[in-house]
Amino acid sequence: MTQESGVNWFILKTEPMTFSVDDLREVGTTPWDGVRNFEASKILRQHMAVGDQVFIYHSGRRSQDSPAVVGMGQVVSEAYADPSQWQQEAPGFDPRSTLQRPRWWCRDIAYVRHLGRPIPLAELCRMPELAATRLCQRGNRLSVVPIAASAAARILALGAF
DNA sequence: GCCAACGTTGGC
DNA sequence: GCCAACGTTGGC
Repeated sequence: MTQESGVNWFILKTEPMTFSVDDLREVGTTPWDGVRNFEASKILRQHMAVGDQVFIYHSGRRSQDSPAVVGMGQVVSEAYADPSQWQQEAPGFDPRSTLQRPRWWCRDIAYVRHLGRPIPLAELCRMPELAATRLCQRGNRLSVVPIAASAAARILALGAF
């Protein structure tokens, strides 16, 4: 990363029916596992670092709420092999993963706080700083989205009470 | 529920 | 290495 500030920012997508920001608050810290997209996994493994900040995003799938950024978290572990890739019962089971050569990675994410209000995708993407992010590109499926500090600042401004 | 867009797989 | 088929994502 070329930024001098040191702290990088990301948006982590999750389906609230499966795991919501409220769930994250309840458990405090969770392995952010189940990422099964090579690019997202690579970002998580190679571009994240302990101390980086993340926004929690609820995707709209199977939910009546509009998709929105709802809270903040923090990266609190180095990357490690996602155990669910070896669990036959898990949805993310991958028979091609070996112990010597894992295919998928995760990191522990700690709850920081809810935003003052959910910021809907439509509102986010009206902001020039965010319209340029992959979150706002049509058809985008990346579940770990790097964002610039300026974009993060915009979300924080919108999310203040 | 619909369906466009996407990433991955697998046949060739 | 190509690319069609497939399964999944995700906004609406």
